[in-house]
Amino acid sequence: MRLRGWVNAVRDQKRMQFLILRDETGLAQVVLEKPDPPSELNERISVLTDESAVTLAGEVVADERVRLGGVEIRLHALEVDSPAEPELPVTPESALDKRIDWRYLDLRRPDRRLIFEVQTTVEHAMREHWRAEGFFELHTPKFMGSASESGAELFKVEYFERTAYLAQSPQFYKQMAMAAGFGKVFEIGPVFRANPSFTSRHDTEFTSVDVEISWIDSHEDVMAFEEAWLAHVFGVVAAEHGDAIRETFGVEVVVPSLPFPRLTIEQAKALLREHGHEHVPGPDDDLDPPSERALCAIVAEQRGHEFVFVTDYPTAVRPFYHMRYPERPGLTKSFDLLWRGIEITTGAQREHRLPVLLEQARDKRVETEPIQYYLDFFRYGAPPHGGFGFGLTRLLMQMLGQDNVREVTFLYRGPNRLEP
RNA sequence: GGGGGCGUAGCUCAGUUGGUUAGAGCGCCGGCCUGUCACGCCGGAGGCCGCGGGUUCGAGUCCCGUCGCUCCCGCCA
Repeated sequence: MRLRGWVNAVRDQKRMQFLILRDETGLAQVVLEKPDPPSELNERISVLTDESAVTLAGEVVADERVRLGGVEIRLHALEVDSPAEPELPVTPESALDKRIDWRYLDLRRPDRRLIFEVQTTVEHAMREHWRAEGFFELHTPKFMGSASESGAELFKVEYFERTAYLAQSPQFYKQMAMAAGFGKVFEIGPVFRANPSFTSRHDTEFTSVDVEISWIDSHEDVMAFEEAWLAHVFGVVAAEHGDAIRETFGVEVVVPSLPFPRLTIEQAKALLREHGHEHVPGPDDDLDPPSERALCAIVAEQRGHEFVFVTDYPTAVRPFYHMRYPERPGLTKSFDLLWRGIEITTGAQREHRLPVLLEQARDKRVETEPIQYYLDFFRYGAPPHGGFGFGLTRLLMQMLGQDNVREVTFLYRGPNRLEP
């Protein structure tokens, strides 16, 4: 049989040569006897370097002496497709930054490979659920003519004679799809944030999963969709990769029960105070990362659930387009979803009534002129709608017990990282 | 943007109160080895101790600056 892959190790002895070959499916032992004098094939094995790409032919033979599966390949022929230089610049123990410098070598490891197998399964399961629910897949532009929300966190790029901005969110465009009568939409795509963030969970370009749904009654409908969708995704991942994830990363993929726990942010802060959490943020403040971690720990303890929806954020920490409660105008019909201590989603019902939206824009001192095209969406009959943005890499990081989004990003982009 | 930590061999690290030729494991190169399987044994090469300045008889070690990386906070997904 013919095998193609990488040289994982060579054990070159006096009478016997062993070559451990690694391909996309795993490891296999290749064996060749070495007579005196050695054959030309023997010589070729003697000079093989680890990680060289090779094509070989041989006969598969069962042999109980072989610990690697009780099977080995008696070598007949070997071709070096591309030799690897001796002394690799990185090992699995190398620091993350150095491994990213040599990302393709790092990704040859089976455990790094599993990350992207899981990512593929996750995205496929997401699409399965969307398809079953009648969603449209959207591809919105990443060049924008004006700053959409804050402006401060946008990358400027030259665009012929003018300046364009890289989209930091498909927010406005997926809302346009609502005005277009698309009903339910999703997009998996890149977003760009010009924040100089130096943490384990931020990057300047990342894959965002966005959902928007029409004809909702409140943000509760959006949350109900999201939890059912995630339960499906987790069910598929647990079934397909649960064992491998446990063996490789030592973490359990727990399929969440429905409904997820829900707490208003006010209740969440009260709960934190009850449990003696220090530095609980004030009434107009968002939860800070230590509070989010503590809250998830409390919910896990009390309710046995890894997820928690936090709702009803004050307008001070939400954008102008989040719908407010008519009877409590200081609060928005919004939510975050926390999982295992970190924020993976922000969502809300959007304000679809133009006069109210304009009022809220004024209230938040948002300049309306550059976003006139957005405001126009609401002039000719916009359905009540809402949706959320979801961080794919944060999900994978938590799901696979990784301590940094860079581990689960094919090629990380950060404030000081544009290569490779 | 604010704060903490770290930069010593290809990789991961040790290096005492400042002291003479800067070490280990892995890897690499050479030799030996009857089936290895993290193969084993012997030998060898490999260092602008991130960079610049200062203190000192003497700096990997102390001080200042600088660059890089990293984590936390802010911002968010």
